Amino acid sequence: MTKLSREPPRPTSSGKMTKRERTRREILAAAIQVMSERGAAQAVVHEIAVRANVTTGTFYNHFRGKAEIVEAVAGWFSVSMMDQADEARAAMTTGTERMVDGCQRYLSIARESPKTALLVLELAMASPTMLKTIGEFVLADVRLGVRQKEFTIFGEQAAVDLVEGYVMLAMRVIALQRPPASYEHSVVATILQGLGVSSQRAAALSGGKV
Amino acid sequence: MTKLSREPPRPTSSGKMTKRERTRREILAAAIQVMSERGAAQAVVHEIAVRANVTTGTFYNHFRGKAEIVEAVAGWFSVSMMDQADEARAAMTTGTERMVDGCQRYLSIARESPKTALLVLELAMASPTMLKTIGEFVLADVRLGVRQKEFTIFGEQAAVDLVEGYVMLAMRVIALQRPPASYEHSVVATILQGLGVSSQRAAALSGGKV
Amino acid sequence: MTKLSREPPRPTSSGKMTKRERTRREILAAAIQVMSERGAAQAVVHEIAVRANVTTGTFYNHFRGKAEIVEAVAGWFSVSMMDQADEARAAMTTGTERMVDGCQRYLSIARESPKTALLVLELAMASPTMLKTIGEFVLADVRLGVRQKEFTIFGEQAAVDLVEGYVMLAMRVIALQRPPASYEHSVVATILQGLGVSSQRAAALSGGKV
Amino acid sequence: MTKLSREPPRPTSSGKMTKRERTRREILAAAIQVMSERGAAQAVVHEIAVRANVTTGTFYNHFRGKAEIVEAVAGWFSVSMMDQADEARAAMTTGTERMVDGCQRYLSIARESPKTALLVLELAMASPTMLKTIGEFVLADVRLGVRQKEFTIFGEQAAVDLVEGYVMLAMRVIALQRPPASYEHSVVATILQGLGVSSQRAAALSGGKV
DNA sequence: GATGAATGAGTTTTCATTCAT
DNA sequence: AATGAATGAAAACTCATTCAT
Repeated sequence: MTKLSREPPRPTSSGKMTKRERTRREILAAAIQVMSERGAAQAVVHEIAVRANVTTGTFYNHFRGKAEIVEAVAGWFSVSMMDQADEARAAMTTGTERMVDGCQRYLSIARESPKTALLVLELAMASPTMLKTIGEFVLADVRLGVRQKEFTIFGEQAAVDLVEGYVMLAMRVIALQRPPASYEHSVVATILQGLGVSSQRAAALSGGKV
Repeated sequence: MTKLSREPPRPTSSGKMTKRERTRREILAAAIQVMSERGAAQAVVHEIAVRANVTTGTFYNHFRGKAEIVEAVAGWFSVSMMDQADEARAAMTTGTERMVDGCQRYLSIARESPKTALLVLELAMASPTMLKTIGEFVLADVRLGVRQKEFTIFGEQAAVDLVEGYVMLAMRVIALQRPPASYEHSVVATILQGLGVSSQRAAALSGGKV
Repeated sequence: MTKLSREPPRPTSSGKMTKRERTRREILAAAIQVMSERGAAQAVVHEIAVRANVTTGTFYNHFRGKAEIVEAVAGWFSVSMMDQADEARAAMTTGTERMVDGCQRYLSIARESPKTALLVLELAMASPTMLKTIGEFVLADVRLGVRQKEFTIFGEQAAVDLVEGYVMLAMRVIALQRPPASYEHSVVATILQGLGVSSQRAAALSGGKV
Repeated sequence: MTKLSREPPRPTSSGKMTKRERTRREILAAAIQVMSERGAAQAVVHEIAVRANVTTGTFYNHFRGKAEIVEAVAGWFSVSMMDQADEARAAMTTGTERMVDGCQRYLSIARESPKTALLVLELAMASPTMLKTIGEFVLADVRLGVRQKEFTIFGEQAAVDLVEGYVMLAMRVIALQRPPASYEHSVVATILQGLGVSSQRAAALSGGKV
């Protein structure tokens, strides 16, 4: 379902890219690959360069250092995951609906690409930006749900953190332990319940038997 | 409130310790210190040894390598945090009560010793054991609450992961962003609600205004 | 007093410069800037190019490599410092007078532009040309003074080296330690004495109380 | 005459050295070798280590980095050159005599070991300590000469800088241009004259025909 | 002549681990 | 059991220089 395209795509407008831009993308793609395999902390600049068919020197022409490529990868994931979501969610009008969709998207990354999911988790812990970016989307949905009287919460930050913290651990569990598919539904139902949705509605809306 | 004893003593039964055992403890204590300051990944074996007043050689007489000391520290935290909790919680008989207490303990570590909290989080992500150990305690409380009809959950694993994942992120937020003290209460209330406790009861039981 | 013009202009005869020549000057000017800031050894070709508003490629169209730009900067300083001196010194007829003026000029560079002075010193040590060029001027003054029976020396090379060696260290001292202004006078008087001028005359001619 | 022993000797008291101390000396000796060949700035840590029959790791166990070994070499030269001088000069009682001896020592290093001399010069420019250390000895002799009414100077710092600056350039000239041996005498005579000794006495005391 | 992306060898530095004493 | 000197494999980063366009 949720698919994280393997390379950093989007020629934006459409057509041409400068050579510089093209190289940058190749390095970014290579970095995502290597980091998925070894983890961001263990990723070695030299290997990223080789994978991108480029020398280390070129790498440093495009990124100031390792920290910067990590940030870039984190940024790419933030944007890329949101972009895809945004299209599909244009039609969704209730906070609940959007929340369910958002959580499921993240959980299915873990189901479909465990390595990628673990990388996202590592990046989220390392780069402050990522959680913040995602948190803004979550917050929007939380507010929508509250306005629609579907959610009863004890503070916006606490609500957002519930979603982020829980989903992250659930992703980890899915990636590492491969629980049965029903796990995702239980998680979503639990989140809804945590946001003040009644048990029955939560179960019903979570999209599966729990 | 929750206090993490600074050194890892506990002569267990009571009496004497062999010299070997004593040295081991000193190394462990030093490791906790250094890791709290720099993080587990950045901790340098040599510095741990120096802090423990031993040589690197001695370090390797006691621990097979860095991975092992990290595991040891993780293990010590798991046990130590539970030990303290256990005493205080002997008198608590409802799942809700125990759950509230447990969560608050962890959150107050973050409030009182941010560095330590961040270390615990790092260890939890790195060492599979830690989450498992803690999870067992959480699971016990969850089951108790369910039996007592206080909790309505969508699966035991989902419930445990809610608690663990959420509390971990909340610890991070507390350690890094120092939100007002009411944050902890909101978190606890949200957890209870996620476990199926009614909004009113959750607010009341969480021990503060939310 | 002594002013080192900031940019390396001098259209020589007067009129037009080819674009090539103009670019070369801009690079040279940029090189002087960068080297003054970081020192010649630490100056980075890329930064020189950027400062000159050209690309590295262009840099290499004008200079064979880093060694050559260093030489060029050294050469520019040699010529530029002498040029200015020459005008002012046209009227000076005694060796002593000229010697005093020459030394003061160099010392005041250190007083007014410590960074520039340190660069000149670095270049003088690195590029054999510079000391030789300056040495010829010094030698002329020494010979003049000897012919006029004002100097009593023990060999021309020894006399020239006295002036060059001493002035260079004095420049360094001035640039780095900022001694009181009387230091320059003491230095000049000492040089004169070293060239055989009597103590009284040396003090009087050095242009200040010593 | 002046001989700079090739290795960093002096077991100080006499007998044993710890292994650590022995290794340190070997690294220091290797560093002196390599720096003499390539210059201090061009010396590569790895080569120093290899030359000392040690790995780079060991190098870094003994010196914090390249800057520190440069300082150590500078320090060794300062001490070593002074040590030798001190013995020989115990019997010298006049400032003039001591000054002549001191200058000749340095000049003969350049004559006998040009590479070493150039290294000393590089170190003197790079490490502030070296000139300061040597300057103290020079100052002592200057003061002695002044007290004995042999020197007439225009300030102590100016006098010391005359000696240091001039001798350094003379060393360079000797090392690079190999002038006839009489050059050294001319230099010494010029220095004495610069310190206020009469031309005749200067010539006589400088120890050779000038 | 200018561009500027790419090169890649070179250098410093770090640290977990070993092992002879 | 302890010592602590030595190891050596990594790894990040720099920068003078080249060359296709």
